[in-house]
Amino acid sequence: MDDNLNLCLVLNTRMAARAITRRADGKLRPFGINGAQFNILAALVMQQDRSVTEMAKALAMDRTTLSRNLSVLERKGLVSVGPGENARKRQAELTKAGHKKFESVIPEWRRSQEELRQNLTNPDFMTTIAGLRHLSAL
Amino acid sequence: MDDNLNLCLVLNTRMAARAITRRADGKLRPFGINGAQFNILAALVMQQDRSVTEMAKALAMDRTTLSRNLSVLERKGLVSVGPGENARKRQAELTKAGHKKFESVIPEWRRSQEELRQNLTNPDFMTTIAGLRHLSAL
DNA sequence: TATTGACTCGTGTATATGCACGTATAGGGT
DNA sequence: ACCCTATACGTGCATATACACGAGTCAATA
Repeated sequence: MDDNLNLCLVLNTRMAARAITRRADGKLRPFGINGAQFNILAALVMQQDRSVTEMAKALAMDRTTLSRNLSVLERKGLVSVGPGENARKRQAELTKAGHKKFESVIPEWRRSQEELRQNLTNPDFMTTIAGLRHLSAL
Repeated sequence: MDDNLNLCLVLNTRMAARAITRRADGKLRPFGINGAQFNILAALVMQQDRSVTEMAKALAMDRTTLSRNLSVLERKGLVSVGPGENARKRQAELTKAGHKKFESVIPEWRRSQEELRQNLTNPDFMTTIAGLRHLSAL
């Protein structure tokens, strides 16, 4: 009916997410974590003192999703979730093993990121990132 | 450690996918389907005579994922999966109800798509799509 | 202080995603 | 006809995702 369905932003964004997630998961498999988990570790490295809800908002993620993802990382011994400022809030932080894991992955992350940067032209890397950020802010 | 973690393409792509998926799911809820399901219906409208594997490849999706997603649509009565050219291949096609559902959603899809097109500047809509397609092709 | 409304979180349920593994068929080459 | 490899598919498992619902907590105010 409508050929412009190929321009559907939902379709294209989800396809991109599947593709890059598969790629990342493959590269991370030897480390025992996946891309989603690496993203959470990175978020914790960059900012520790946030409640689960605040952290979820920063990741454009549902609160309950992050909560369960943190449980997985807790089971792996990479993250520790405890009480926050008051009795409601809960905070996550990296364990020593979590820090080590994260550091061990960084070189591979750098390689992968650089490879993507090289491959992206028209639009280039930064333009693509800008587009993704607009979408995240919906 | 590394502030450039904010430029992680995996993080940004996944965030975008979550955000736009939530948005689409919300708009589609009254219709009884979600964004992922709409994408599959659209793929079937545009090209019927493909095996599950071929269709999955076109959607940058794992074969088994598409297979299960088709089952959900089959249960909803929107899709019918049957044998293909030979005894191995299987093919999906829209049922009459599937066609009706798809047509009924198109106006809302148009509105939503147009709204996104308006909102996207720097980079604009087509540039963003181009970036997403590069990522999908990984 | 008691109450009310806003906030924070966990659990149940359904779907989406992909890998590992096994089964079945198709198409050659012997 | 027989095997062998490539192809196509389904199932089991683990994780990711989000909504609906309910429980516990905080803070303001009546």
